[in-house]
Amino acid sequence: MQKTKRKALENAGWKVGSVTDFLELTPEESSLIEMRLALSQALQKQRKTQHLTQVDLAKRLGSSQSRVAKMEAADASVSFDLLIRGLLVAGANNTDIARAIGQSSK
Amino acid sequence: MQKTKRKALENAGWKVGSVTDFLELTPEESSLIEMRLALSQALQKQRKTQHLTQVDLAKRLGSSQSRVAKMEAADASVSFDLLIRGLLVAGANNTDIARAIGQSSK
DNA sequence: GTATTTTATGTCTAATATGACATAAAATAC
DNA sequence: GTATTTTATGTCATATTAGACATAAAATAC
Repeated sequence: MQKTKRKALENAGWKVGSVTDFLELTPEESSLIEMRLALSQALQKQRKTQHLTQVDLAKRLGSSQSRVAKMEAADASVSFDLLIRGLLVAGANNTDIARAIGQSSK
Repeated sequence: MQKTKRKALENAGWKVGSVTDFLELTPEESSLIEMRLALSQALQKQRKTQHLTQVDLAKRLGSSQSRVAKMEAADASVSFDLLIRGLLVAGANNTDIARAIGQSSK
């Protein structure tokens, strides 16, 4: 696991303090966390390439800037549903989303 | 859109009675629904290739048979999170999930 | 056929996710 | 530098989702 990825997870409040901590996670749990991280990163990237602020994206989503921030931080209070909706309103398509999830295993 | 897909959606309670109904959906809404449908179908397929009953899968998920049925029916009360967790405990991996989502645009 | 297993549907309460708001922190412009 | 914009974090009420249960319906075995 990459250092950058690890830091992002720690900041988001996931239990990833150390590699041994990670071993307490079931494969399913790790997969889920990694997918969420991949989607949150894809979201930020997509938003930026579209030159949108978090406020802009929030408006499109019918949500708030703070929630968009949490989405991009892969906060534990953010669901897959919201991440995917975020990506879609940011202009991503199914293929983009599939690609992001595919990336999550690397 | 394929007939089989359409029927599956109607049965799940989505507003897909006709093509014009579909036109009332935003692109985001259609994408979301199609992705969910793709995942629910992938779930059933995966469960069956593993020779698991809905009860078996429910046990692994810490859930109930009725909810698994709803997952496979792409019921509106089922989240992406639950579908993805279902796929994972049924033995699918990130790539499988990515592939299912990628299929959803076709 | 009918007994048995498996899947589907409806509904309820508890758990979780959400938008909103306040406010802090960081980044950018000037 | 500091004013302005953008992003981050914490909290709360409301809304949505989940597991559970009852029960019906379908499928499979015999």
